[in-house]
Amino acid sequence: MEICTAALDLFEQKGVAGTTVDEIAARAGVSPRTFFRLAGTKEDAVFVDDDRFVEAIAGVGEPGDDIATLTAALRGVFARELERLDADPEARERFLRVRRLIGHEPALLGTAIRREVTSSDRFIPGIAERTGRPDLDVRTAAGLTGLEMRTTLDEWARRHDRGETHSLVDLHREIHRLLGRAADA
Amino acid sequence: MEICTAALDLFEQKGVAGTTVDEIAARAGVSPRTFFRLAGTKEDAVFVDDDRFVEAIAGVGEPGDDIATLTAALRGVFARELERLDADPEARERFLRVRRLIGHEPALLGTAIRREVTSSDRFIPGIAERTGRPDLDVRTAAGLTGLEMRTTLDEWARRHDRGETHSLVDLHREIHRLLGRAADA
DNA sequence: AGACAAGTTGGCAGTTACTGCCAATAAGAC
DNA sequence: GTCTTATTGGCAGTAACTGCCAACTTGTCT
Repeated sequence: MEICTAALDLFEQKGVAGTTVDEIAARAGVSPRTFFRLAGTKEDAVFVDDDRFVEAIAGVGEPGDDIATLTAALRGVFARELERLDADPEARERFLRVRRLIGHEPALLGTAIRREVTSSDRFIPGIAERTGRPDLDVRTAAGLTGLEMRTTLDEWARRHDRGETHSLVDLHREIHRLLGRAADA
Repeated sequence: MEICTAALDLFEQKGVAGTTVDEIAARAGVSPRTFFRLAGTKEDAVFVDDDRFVEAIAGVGEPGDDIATLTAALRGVFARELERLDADPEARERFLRVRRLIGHEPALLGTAIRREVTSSDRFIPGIAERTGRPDLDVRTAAGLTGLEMRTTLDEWARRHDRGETHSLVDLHREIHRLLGRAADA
C-alpha cells in the first residue's frame, strides 16, 4: 500500500516524532481522513500490510499434538517465511527497513508487539481447540517461537546496522540453539 | 505515587480511552502539566513506580557465566520478586490490578512491553561486559526469562478473571517446566 | 532573620493525533 | 440510463502532548 511506503520513507528520514500524518497522507496521495481510516494510527502505518505471519500461523496444529510438536510446527512456519525472505531480495530489503526502524524507535517497537500479541489472540483459541491442548500450552508455544523470531529479526537488523549481512534462516537456527542452551538450566 | 493510583482507579472504572489525563491529574491533585512531566504519557501513568524488576536484574551475572547459568540467575531474581508478591498481599493486589488491566487493554500492553524492552537495553550491556558474554547471549537469556515472567503474570491475571487464585511462585515453576518441554523439539 | 540559588509546579498558547458526521464521488447491479 | 453501496474528503471538535515563562518551594549561606 502507498501509505506504508510513504510512512517508511518519512520515518527513516525524519524519525517518527518528526513526521506528521499530514505529510504521510500527502505523500501517499490520500487525505488525512482516509489515512486514519486505513492505518488506524500514525505508528501503525508502517505495518498495515504485514499480516503474512499471522495468516500462515492460523492453520498450524493437528489433533493430538503435544506442546513440543506444536512448537516445532510453529517454528517451521516461521522458518518457511524466513526462507522466503532470504530468497526474495525486494521483500527482504523492505522488511529490513521496517525492523531497523523498530530497533531505533521505541514507539514502533511498542506498536509492533501490540499488533503481534493482539493478532495471536485471534488464532490461539482456534489452535487450542483443534489440538485439544489448553490455551496456556498454545500460548507458551507461540510465545517461545515468537521470541525466537523477534530475537532473530532484532539481531539481523542490529548486525545490518554494523554492516554485516546474514541469512535469516541460519540466524534463526543459531538463535534456536542458543535458546535451547539457555533453557537447559 | 498519587498519579499511579489515580490512573489505576480511573482506567479500571472507565477504560483507558474513556479517561482523560485531566481527570487523572485532578484526582492525583496535580496540574495536567506536571502530570506529563512525571508520567510522560497517559498510558505510562500506571507504570511509573514499577522499576523494581529492572533494578533487581541489573546486578545479575558473574565473570565466566555461560548462558545457562546466566538464565538461571535471572530466573532466580524474578522468582524472588514473585515470592515477595506471594508474601505481601497489598503489593500483590495492586500488581494484580495492573496486570489484569494490561490483559484487557492493548494500549497498556504495548506500553508495558515497550518499557520492559527499553529498560533491558539499559542493563544488557553491563551484564554482557561483566560476564564476558556477547550481547546476543544476554539478550537471549533475558528474553527467555522475561517471557517466562510475562506468561506467568498473564496466566495469573487470566485465572483471577476466572475466579481462581494461585501462588505466583508455583505458577512460575509450572510455566518454566512447560517452556522446557516446548523447547525440547 | 534575610538573600540568594536551584529545583518544582502551574498556567497559557500552540501543535498534532484522532473521531464523528455529512456531503461528494466512484463502482457496480439492474 | 438509475438506484444502491462503498470509498473518499472536508469540517469541526476533542484530547494528548510540548515549550515557555512566571510563581512558588526548598535548601544554603551569611
